[in-house]
Amino acid sequence: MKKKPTIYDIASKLNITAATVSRALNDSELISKKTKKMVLESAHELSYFKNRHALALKSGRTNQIGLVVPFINRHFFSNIIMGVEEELYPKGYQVMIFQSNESEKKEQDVVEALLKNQVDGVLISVSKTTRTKSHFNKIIENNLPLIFFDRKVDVDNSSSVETDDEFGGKIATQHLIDQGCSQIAYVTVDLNLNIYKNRFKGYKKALEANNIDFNSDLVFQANSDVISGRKVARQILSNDIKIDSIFCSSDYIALGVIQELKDNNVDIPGDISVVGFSNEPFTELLDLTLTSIEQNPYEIGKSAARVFLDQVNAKDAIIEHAIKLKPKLCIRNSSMKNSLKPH
Amino acid sequence: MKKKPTIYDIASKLNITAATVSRALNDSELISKKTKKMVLESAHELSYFKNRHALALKSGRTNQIGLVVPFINRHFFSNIIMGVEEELYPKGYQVMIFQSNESEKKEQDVVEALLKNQVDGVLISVSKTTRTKSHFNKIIENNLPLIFFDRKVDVDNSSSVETDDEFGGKIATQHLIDQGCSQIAYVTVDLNLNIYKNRFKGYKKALEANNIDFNSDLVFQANSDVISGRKVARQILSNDIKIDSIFCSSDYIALGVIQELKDNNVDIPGDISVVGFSNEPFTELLDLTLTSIEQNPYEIGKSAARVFLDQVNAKDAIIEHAIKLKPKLCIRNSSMKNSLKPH
DNA sequence: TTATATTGTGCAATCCATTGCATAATATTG
DNA sequence: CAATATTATGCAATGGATTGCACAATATAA
Repeated sequence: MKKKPTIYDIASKLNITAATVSRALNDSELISKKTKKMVLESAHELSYFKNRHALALKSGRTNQIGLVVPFINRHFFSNIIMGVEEELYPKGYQVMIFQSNESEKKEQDVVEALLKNQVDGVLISVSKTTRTKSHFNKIIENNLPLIFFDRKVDVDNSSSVETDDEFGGKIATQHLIDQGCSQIAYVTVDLNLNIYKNRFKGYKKALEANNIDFNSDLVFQANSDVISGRKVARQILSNDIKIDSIFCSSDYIALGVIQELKDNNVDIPGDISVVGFSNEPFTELLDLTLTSIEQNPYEIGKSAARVFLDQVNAKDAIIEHAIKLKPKLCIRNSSMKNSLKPH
Repeated sequence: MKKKPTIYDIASKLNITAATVSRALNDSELISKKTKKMVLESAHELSYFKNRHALALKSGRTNQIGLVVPFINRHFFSNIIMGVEEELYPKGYQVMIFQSNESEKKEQDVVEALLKNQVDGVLISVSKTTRTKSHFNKIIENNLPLIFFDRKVDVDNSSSVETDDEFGGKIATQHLIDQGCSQIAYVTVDLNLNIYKNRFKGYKKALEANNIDFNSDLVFQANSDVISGRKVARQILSNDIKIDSIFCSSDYIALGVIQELKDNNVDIPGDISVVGFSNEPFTELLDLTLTSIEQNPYEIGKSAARVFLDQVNAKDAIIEHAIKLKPKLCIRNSSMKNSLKPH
């Protein structure tokens, strides 16, 4: 197990001091071109590279950032991670990925761990169960860039990158209206969460813009899963609620709705059009492909990473970004009334 | 921005030296109980914690391990990551996640980066395009545990954790036979890859065990995607090949097959039963749920992590593990001939 | 009580790179 | 050529924790 070369090895080989080598490697203008060249060649020859930990110890900066997501094995979040890495890796940053498991306690622990690691910044999507924010303030107190993505909390001097959920809700609803629908049911998840609140807002705005009266009887509450979707559909059928379409704020709900409706011989989209939200991978794999709203997590990740870079490069200046990315409507068969369906 | 406390802060507060503090914190038997207690209390009071980078610099060990996957946003791999983290996080290890993007060059770069980081070990699922192994040897030369998971390469002193693909191929085929099938088509992906080679082997073994002649006309080659699956199905239909079932070595292929067969009014599973491989999340979301083989990536991750722990704790002793985890058959509607289907 | 053993602490070097200050080497100017 | 300005390098401390060796403090035995 050969030892890794250090600047001292280069120095002694060239009969100069480590200080000179260090300056040469950092392209200091104090060092003559001749010496720089010697050092660089020698470094390459020994396949020398700087010891990250020595650097971190000396400078307090690690070139590592902390990335916290509720779960890594979700299509949405893993694609965000992809985006972040894509943007930060070329700049020499390493991304330390952590999961909060939607637990506030774990989230606090993880932030603690990140601070111990002396990361240069934190990108985080807040756990659903988080109610306090002292752990976020700690990050700010340490003078580190803090960027929320997808789910944010109000913290001074932090930035955020989100989907424009209201816009998403609006275009989904507008799409249904464009298909001739007017009795549009809406299925929401926990309205305490901003993302759902905003989707709902978009739904109402679209109705309003088209002079369709909002009818609270058409609004249903569910969890974000297939079973809940089925339940809602059953409720609609058994109460004989008259609708021509359903906009679900989750693809899983939409799938449950479709399954239940089909089981009851309702024609989709003929009788009822269905639209989901998030554009989960399965939406295009179904027999009846599902119209949905694409949030482009990859771009969210890239954007959050860019905000981070902005903040570190700004040094003292406090920059607060609040970015909203427009989601995109992906039209598929579940919503296309009276028209040729793509195969 | 307050400075982080060090052992020197504790030392001066207690009028002792940093050496004593260090020993006390490490519970050295050289230190009196009284002093230990003082130090521990003081450390807690200042909310002191060790500086990872100072430790790494001194010891050469970082308590970080490198985890390399082709893509992080795949259900299979992200669940492996979950397993690894679950096992290693409580032991004080941090997991640095990297992607190779199925590129040999990127994989080499990533391994290089890991070595620069002085990780304490590497867990890797080899990129499909990797043909050389000098980067793996470098890991071994650095005396670091190297554990392959899912996809391995033959490297001395390394360990591996894999799915028992042959077993998976066997139980899938046996299941079809148990349903009364005997004309079982097989769709494989690149036979140069071990995982597919072994699944194929399992298929043949099962046939043999049931005295069914292997018929190479029933073996098809495809890429692991829906389109390829459709193509295979079309080929079977247009050539009027007589089969009663198809075992696809990928769920995506199976899905394509199902779609094409349905489009041609073939009854599944009545006329033809279909089985996939990998138990992708979508398999249970389909109208016709897909029977598949669950590889339990979470367990693969945990197992790989445990092997790593074994290796680091073994110090000098060279331990080579070669673990094969049994996959599990998940029976769903696509394969259940003549029987009650689960709803 | 003195000599010896035992136990608890301190000193200082080490891991590797950076950087303020001092100084040597060279170039410029009078 | 002497004197000053430039330029290039070296010295040594720093960041935080560890550890071999020396030594002080205490306990035990004679």
